[in-house]
Amino acid sequence: MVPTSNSPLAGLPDDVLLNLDQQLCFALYSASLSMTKVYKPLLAQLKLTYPQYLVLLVLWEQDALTVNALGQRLFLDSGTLTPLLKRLEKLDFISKKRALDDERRVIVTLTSAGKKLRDQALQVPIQVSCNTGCSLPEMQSLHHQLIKLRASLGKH
Amino acid sequence: MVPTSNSPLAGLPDDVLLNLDQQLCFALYSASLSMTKVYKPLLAQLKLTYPQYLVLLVLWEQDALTVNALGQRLFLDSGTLTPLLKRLEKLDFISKKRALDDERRVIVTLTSAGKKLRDQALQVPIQVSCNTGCSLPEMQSLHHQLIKLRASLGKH
DNA sequence: TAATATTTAATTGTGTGCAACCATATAACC
DNA sequence: GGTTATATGGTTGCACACAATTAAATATTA
Repeated sequence: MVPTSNSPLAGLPDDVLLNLDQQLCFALYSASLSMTKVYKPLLAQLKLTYPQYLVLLVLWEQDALTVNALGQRLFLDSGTLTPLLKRLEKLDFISKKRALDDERRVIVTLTSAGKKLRDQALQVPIQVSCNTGCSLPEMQSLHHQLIKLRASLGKH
Repeated sequence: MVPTSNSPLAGLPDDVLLNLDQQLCFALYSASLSMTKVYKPLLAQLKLTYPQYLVLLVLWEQDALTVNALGQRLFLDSGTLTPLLKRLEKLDFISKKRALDDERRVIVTLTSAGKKLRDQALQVPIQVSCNTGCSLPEMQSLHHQLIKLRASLGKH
């Protein structure tokens, strides 16, 4: 249990503390779900779900990563990634093989179809940015604050 | 397909467009998951999951709502809420009954145990706010931007 | 009033997200 | 060499999220 005397919320009345529309967590949660809903139809054209798209973003930057390395980059664990990677493999966007030097590790590699998909994916962030209702500086400000928040939350 | 000539991202180079660490969507997604992870152990003490907690926040504000009304408030649909509400009913935090005037509607009502839980829940946002690493003005700024973003995304 | 449309919740199926546990492989130590 | 500890990925079980469909009740209209 953390001491709560230095809470930014200390002293606020009960009805404010538990008011849904004043919860940062809910604004975050519902905005994230709304964002995924905007991506969904765009990614469906590439036969991808949103988390699958994130995996490919990582691999397009750096190919041939272990499951663990992917998980660290995306803040996801193997229980999430293993079935997701199976589906990407079935779609022939990635392939998996054991590392030669350490057979516990599974190396995930893009197939040629997976590499080619990047060209189509370029349109996705462009399309989405038109739906955010934010200017570039607004997006950058929000982005910066979210990364700071994620870092703070991740320490606990 | 939306015209993309007025995209805030128009003209940016490929490697920036698809760079994971520059995606607002990923900052949002990963920050939201991090937030849920902070709530998880606190809510476990109340035998609640995070979405169940959100449902109770709504009911503590206004009791006796239909499934549809809960869904509108939380941006969730009945496919999510129906099984969730069953679990809350099994925990004896809510009860369900058909509306007398329109038997299609299911009215969700807090039980006495559900009402009592609010006292314990008051500590949850206090605890969490200590982990955000944000001051109250920072939290409010972020909160405001997220709600604006959610509204823009929801229109599409 | 009978037929049709609409509203509402439940159901089903797919795909995450994650904790807990397990199996295996490597490393470290004696 | 043999024992133990650690690292890594897989498996299982539970709980969302949501699209698509179904079923039932109500409202509307011909």
